[in-house]
Amino acid sequence: MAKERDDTIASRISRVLADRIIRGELAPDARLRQDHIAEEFGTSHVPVREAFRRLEAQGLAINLPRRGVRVASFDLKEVREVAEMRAALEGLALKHAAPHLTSAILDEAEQATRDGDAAADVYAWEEANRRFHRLILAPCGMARLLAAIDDLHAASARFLFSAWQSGWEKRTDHDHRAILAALRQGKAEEAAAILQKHVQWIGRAPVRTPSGSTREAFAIVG
Amino acid sequence: MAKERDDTIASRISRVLADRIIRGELAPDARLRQDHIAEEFGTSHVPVREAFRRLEAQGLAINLPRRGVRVASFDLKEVREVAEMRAALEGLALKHAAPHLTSAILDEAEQATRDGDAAADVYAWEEANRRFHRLILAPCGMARLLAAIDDLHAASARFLFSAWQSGWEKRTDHDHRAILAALRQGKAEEAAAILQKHVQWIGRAPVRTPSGSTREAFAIVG
DNA sequence: GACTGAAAAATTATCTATAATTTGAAAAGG
DNA sequence: CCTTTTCAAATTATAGATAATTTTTCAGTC
Repeated sequence: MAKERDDTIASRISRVLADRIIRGELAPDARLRQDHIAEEFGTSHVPVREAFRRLEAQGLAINLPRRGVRVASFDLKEVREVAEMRAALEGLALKHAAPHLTSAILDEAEQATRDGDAAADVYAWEEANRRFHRLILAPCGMARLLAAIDDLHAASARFLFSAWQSGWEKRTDHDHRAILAALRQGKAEEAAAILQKHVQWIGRAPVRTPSGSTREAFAIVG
Repeated sequence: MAKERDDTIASRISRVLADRIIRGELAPDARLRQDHIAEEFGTSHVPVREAFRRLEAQGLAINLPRRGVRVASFDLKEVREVAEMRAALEGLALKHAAPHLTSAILDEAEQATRDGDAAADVYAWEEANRRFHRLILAPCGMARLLAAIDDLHAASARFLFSAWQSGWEKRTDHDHRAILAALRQGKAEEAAAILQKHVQWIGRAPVRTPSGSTREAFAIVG
């Protein structure tokens, strides 16, 4: 039986909570009450507190000592910030990954692009998009860089799900195809340049506010 | 009385341990035993475990479930990785900070450069160097970006202290002065380009190994 | 003498209990 | 009626206790 011993309760809790925050099930500024969560997971609050420290480090929650932990809020400024950080770091990663890319990997990445184009909802699209980026970047073999990029993708996904609560429309991702074409021709610098533009593309979507009116929401769509 | 209520025991412990790891008082792979540390700080091990999660996120420690926490080890590859990440992120930060830089800030940064040149040991140099970088980058106002850069500076400092255990020699930092000159002339792109080269400069130093022989160590010197 | 394996010691992960602080609601006053 | 004060309930932060696991020790064997 696959004993899940590489997994502490704390890490499991932090993964589940991160997922809820990203999907918007836990709204910005919502309080995370440690013994409520402990009760839900059937544990004491000690591992819950450890999970909180992890979420804090990922930028998904903020801790106000003695006043509790809240889901981090965000604004357009932070969306832009994450987009620019992704551009800088993914560009770097791609330059290092390019020499190690095989046509098998590029084929997989093309499949991820097709999956994204065919995605019926925003969740499926995000999964395929993230898969594409990971496939072409992972061969850089830079663990710290990839971990930083993963955290930025989590933030990106949160912005995206917050903006596109509903009404996802299919579209063909020309950027991904241009990146793959450049990589197949060995033009790493060109591919990196397209990627950097690509991840800075910020889309707009109308969102219904709790009060019933609509406002515009912004998210990274690459 | 300055009540230190914004400070949990966990955050204090994580700061002290981070400092020890950075200064090399805790060697790579050294075990961090939770109740030994708890006893030292006169606390229970609960806040110690929370501090561990923070150190993990900063890349200063690694956790092997049920087997304890160890000081993260590192190699030349990671030194290069951190240098490249710093180049990418500090370049980005400087482009955004440039429009907000005042001559007062640049004067302070010049003082930091002089302090670095005059530093008698590697610890004083590192402090002045970090101060220089923070001064010219902080006005970008991008909290997440600055936090990421801070963590990279912590890693850089660790590499540096590990390589230059002794034998620091004073030198004049021409890069810092060139960056300031470019910024004073409003040439932000040029300043960013120099900065990006600057932080990728990896120095070499002979280090005595525990066995008595010498090997070369590498560190970021910018 | 090196290797194996069982028992002991140390250590981690978690739970239960307690003290301290904050939040929220009800009562008192302007 | 709104503001302030007071007090109870909820919540956080930490301590102390316990179970489970790993590491170390040390004797026995090849």
